[in-house]
Amino acid sequence: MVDRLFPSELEQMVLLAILRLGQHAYALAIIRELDRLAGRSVSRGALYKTLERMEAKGYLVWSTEAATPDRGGHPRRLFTVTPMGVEILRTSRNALMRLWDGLDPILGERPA
Amino acid sequence: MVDRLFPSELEQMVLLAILRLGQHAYALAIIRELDRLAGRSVSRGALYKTLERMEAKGYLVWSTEAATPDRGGHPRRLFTVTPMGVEILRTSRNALMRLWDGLDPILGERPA
DNA sequence: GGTCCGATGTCAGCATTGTCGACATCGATG
DNA sequence: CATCGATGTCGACAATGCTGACATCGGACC
Repeated sequence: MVDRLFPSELEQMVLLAILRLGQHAYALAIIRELDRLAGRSVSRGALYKTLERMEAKGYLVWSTEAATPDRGGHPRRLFTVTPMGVEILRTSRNALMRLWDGLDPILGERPA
Repeated sequence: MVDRLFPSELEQMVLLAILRLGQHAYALAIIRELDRLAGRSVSRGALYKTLERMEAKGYLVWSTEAATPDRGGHPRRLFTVTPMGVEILRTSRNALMRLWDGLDPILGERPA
């Protein structure tokens, strides 16, 4: 397995969504967050595959929700980004910042 | 063929490098720019494949360099990002901006 | 109790994207 | 002519992304 320096497009967004959701980062919430904030729609299958791969790479870990499993079906899984996951997000963000730098005339002003 | 809303990780960086290089966006220069600014190394094979795919998608066009072909070998190709390419870059940047928003405490302050 | 529904998770298979390495072209240089 | 450097091409394979169908199980409804 190649040890990539940058997260893929989906990986990056999923990692960010998990960070944003904090204590509430379970799969379906991630899907809704991505859709809401980025207009990025992801099917459950695609998401779970990505989550598994990122777990294998050490970008995140998960725990099954213990408290209040009053919902039916499978127990819910809660995801957490590891320091390694945060690190790769930083690397990626810095690279993009540098590439974007100076291109505002073409890409439009940065919101905020 | 699925009509994706976002560029892939490599596509995005390549598109940005081309914009930065302006009149000088030929393959080897793109590789150097990506390495220099983003620390992203790409082999020629990988780059050409990506360029071909993006041309098929309408993100860019190219022209063979006419003036001063005093170099040996194949004629050099110059790449240009199309309005559609710029548009997808905007979409991507806006989505990331929103996902990053508020995460500075975790990801660190944004340089510039 | 039996049925159906909704929220979860799993999986096989295929499509797209990313990587590498070997090969080809051709002017310049020695 | 032999070699080198800058370019481009290609085939094969690895990694990533996507879809649809199936499985689980508590609640709501009758």
